[in-house]
Amino acid sequence: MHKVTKEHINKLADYFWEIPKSFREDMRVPAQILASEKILDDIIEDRSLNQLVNVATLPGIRKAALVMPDVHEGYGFPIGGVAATMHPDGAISPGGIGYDINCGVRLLTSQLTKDDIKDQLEALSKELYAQVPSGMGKGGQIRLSSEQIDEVLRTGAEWCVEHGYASQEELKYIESHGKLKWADPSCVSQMAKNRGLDQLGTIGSGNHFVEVASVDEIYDREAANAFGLCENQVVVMVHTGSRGLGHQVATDHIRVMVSAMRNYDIRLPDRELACVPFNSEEGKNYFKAMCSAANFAWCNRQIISWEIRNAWNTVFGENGGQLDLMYDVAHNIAKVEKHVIDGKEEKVIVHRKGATRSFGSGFDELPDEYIPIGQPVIIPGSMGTCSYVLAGTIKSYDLTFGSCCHGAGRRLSRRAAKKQVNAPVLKEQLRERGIYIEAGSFRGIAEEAPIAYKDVNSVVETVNCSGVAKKVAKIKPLVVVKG
DNA sequence: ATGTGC
Repeated sequence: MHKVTKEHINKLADYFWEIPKSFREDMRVPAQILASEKILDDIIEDRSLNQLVNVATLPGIRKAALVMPDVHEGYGFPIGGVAATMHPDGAISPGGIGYDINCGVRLLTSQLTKDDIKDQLEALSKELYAQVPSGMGKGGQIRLSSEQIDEVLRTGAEWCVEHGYASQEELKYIESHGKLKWADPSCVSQMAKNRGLDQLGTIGSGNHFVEVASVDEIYDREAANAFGLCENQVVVMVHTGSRGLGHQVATDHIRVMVSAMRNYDIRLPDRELACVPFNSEEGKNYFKAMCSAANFAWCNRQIISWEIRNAWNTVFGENGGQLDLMYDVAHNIAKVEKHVIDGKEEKVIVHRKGATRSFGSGFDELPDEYIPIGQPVIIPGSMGTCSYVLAGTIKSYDLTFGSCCHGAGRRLSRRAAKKQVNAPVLKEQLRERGIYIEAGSFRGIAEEAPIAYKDVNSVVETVNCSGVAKKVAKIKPLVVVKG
């Protein structure tokens, strides 16, 4: 199979490119790329665009297989990919969602400014590290019974309201209100449940983190006001997912699908794209399990917020004010949504893997004050660089099935990063720039070094200029806690 | 991403 090169790519518009269906005879739809010229030059080097072409062969795929500017290689599908398949008989593919089901980001807003907390950054970093368990395989303080894990899987963030970890009010500041109703714990294996029993309220490792940051620049005053953001304000960002439970759900169902595929006469260029029809027995079981794992992840991020609030109160006491949930987005998930294709509304299964939903104004799932603006889109940069808050747009429905990028996107493998980076030196350099890192291992710091990632500014510039989301605010890190 | 690798 031939590699994608620049000659195969047509320019459709500024920041928008296409590999036509004619590139390979097994493509069912074209492959489209959201990128600046420079980002396109970078990503053409690796296999991510070949993976994108593979995605374009999925049974029932509609309109186009897409990647966002933070694209990089992933399991089967590229990370930063979007694929919408026909409902109900098109494919559902766990590889199009990712092993970390409902990996996502939330942002909490405080009533403090960066000046208010400048002398307590070290204390805050230590307290957050103490209160929020992190690291591979790490458990937390909460031990669920087998009845309780089923409740968590069924009800997601709602479980937190009943158990004092959330207010009823804040649930509407979570994508899908923190619960997918198709969840069915009977489709989640005992092993997956066991792995989740003590993992609520833990961030894990890799690129997961808790970050305290301050608002550095506002681009859209009206949207910033609606989201509750202002200059120099301190905010807290959380990036994590469904931990070992979600990973086990993916593992279990990929195994089932790989062997079930032959019954549906599905042939694919890469076995990592394993999929079955959404309305098949295996497809329905996976979707119900995926929804359960997504609910677990929302519950997890909510309990982490409770831990952060406890740390906040310990460090700042009565001067700390409150931490309000601005929004919580998923970026590894599949959703059944309606989109207009060829002028007609269709129900599709939108796979977003390392891609954030970016629905525009008028979307009535949002809290009232966000409806005129569009949904918040939270884009973390790499460790020690800036991050962005954007707002979704109507235009994203036309271009990307209402989707946007999810981060800076890796440019170096973990291996390559470890070779190039001296973690203790990097930690010291960040400290000199006023950023306090608290991490369980130097390895994690090396793998997540800024050099291992694309420049988040140009990734965000791409989504902003192409119109799939609009910039609202930039935030700069003060404290980072990771595994 | 992940009780880290067919």
